[in-house]
Amino acid sequence: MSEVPDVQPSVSVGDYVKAVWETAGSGAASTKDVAERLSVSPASVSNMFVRLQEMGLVRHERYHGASLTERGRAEAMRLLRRHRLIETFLLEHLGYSWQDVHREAERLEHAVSDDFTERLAQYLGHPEHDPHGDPIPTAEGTLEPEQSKPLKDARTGERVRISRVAQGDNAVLAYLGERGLVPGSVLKVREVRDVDGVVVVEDESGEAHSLGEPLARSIFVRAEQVSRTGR
Amino acid sequence: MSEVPDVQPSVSVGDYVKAVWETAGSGAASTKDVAERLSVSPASVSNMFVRLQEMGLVRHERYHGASLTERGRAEAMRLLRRHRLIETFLLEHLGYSWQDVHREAERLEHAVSDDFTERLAQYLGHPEHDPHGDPIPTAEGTLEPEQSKPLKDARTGERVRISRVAQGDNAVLAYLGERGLVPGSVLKVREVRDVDGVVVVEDESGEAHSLGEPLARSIFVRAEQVSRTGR
DNA sequence: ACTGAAATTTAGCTTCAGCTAACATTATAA
DNA sequence: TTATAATGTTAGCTGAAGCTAAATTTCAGT
Repeated sequence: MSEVPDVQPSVSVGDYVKAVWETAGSGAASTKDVAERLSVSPASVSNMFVRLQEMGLVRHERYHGASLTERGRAEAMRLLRRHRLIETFLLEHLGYSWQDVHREAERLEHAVSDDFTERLAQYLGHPEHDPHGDPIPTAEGTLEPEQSKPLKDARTGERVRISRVAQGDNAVLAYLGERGLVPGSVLKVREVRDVDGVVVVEDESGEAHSLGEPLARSIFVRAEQVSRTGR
Repeated sequence: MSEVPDVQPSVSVGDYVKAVWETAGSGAASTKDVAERLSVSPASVSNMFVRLQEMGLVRHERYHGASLTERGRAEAMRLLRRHRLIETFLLEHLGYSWQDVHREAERLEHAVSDDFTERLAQYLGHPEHDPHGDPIPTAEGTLEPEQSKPLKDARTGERVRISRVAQGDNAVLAYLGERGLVPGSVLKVREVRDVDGVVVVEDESGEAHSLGEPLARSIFVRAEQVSRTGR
């Protein structure tokens, strides 16, 4: 099947806005970081920043990155809502694996209408969190503050639930998948070693895992309540 | 919501292939007809025909239209399968109205992967017909012969079920919708007048409707079995 | 404060899918 | 059969969104 490859879609305005939102912690997103996230040359990002500025989506100070305007933020929330609702559907109803879901959602979020999005939300029962536990912005653009943090910032003794793993390296995903370290699994933090950044965790079966600094940075967790609520 | 309009997607290779399939009854599709269907200039179609020929999707004889090659036909079936599966989902699960469904499916069918399509098919229980009663091509590209015909070709006395209404005129859709003449409704053909092309039908409540020639051409029906099977 | 490295921007080019206007061919109908 | 209408093609342009290479600005370490 699929003899004729679907034209690989070029990155759109929405992608840039989302990338700026994801990259700019609470400040400006750099040309380089956005370029990397979108797999595009820095020159292209530089060009796009001035276009986004004209559209009123970002504020751009030459040589100092771009940050979202209010309109830009609203647009980012709109896309994030789509994305997380679609991910929810793919995981819960179509049986997607956790590795594949992000890719497919990324493709779909450009095609669906707002009407589709709201109908999907209704179909899913207006979830407030996606299956990773990350909050879904409301239709009005309100986003509950993200409660996840990198595993390396966890405290010894804390019980945490993996909410997501930074995408990127497929080998890493496979490695973690094999060990059952996937979103949703609950871990107890045994040790956070400042000296080398290694984090030692214990999974639900009592098995211990030693995770080097790069891994401990890629794994995002939320503190796990003893009684689960708000899902 | 939706402050930033999503870039209106330009027509892709797939659209052309589908348009050729839809317009070429069993022969060649004309430049003009394809242009109309895609809302694009004849010149653009002319250009695209040579590109499609290079890609091996159509055979194109200058000044005499284009017809699909085997590869082209397979590609059209792949898209038609996507389209009808998506329509089924939108109608049956998201509560889309019959007017809106085609539009949304058209947007989505460009974004979804084959993987998504097959997972959706499974989710829907591998339907062989869409909610209009039109056959869904198999994953291998086999299409059951279409059983619908324009209402104007119905025979007096025949019982038929509306399978679809040619899209295009929104006023027509509204007019028919008001009278309950929507896909799925069953009609009895009272009279087909050759002289002026008017068709008189009777709906399930016994109400009679007189439909002029343009309408009788736009409404597609399938002969209705007394015992419904194969859905 | 200076210098080299890193990041950013600009200039100029490419491809895609569209367009209009001009030209060519085919079809119709007197 | 021949003129006119309809249809189809070509030429040349536009606007996205990308790229590389060259120029500019900022940053970091001596």
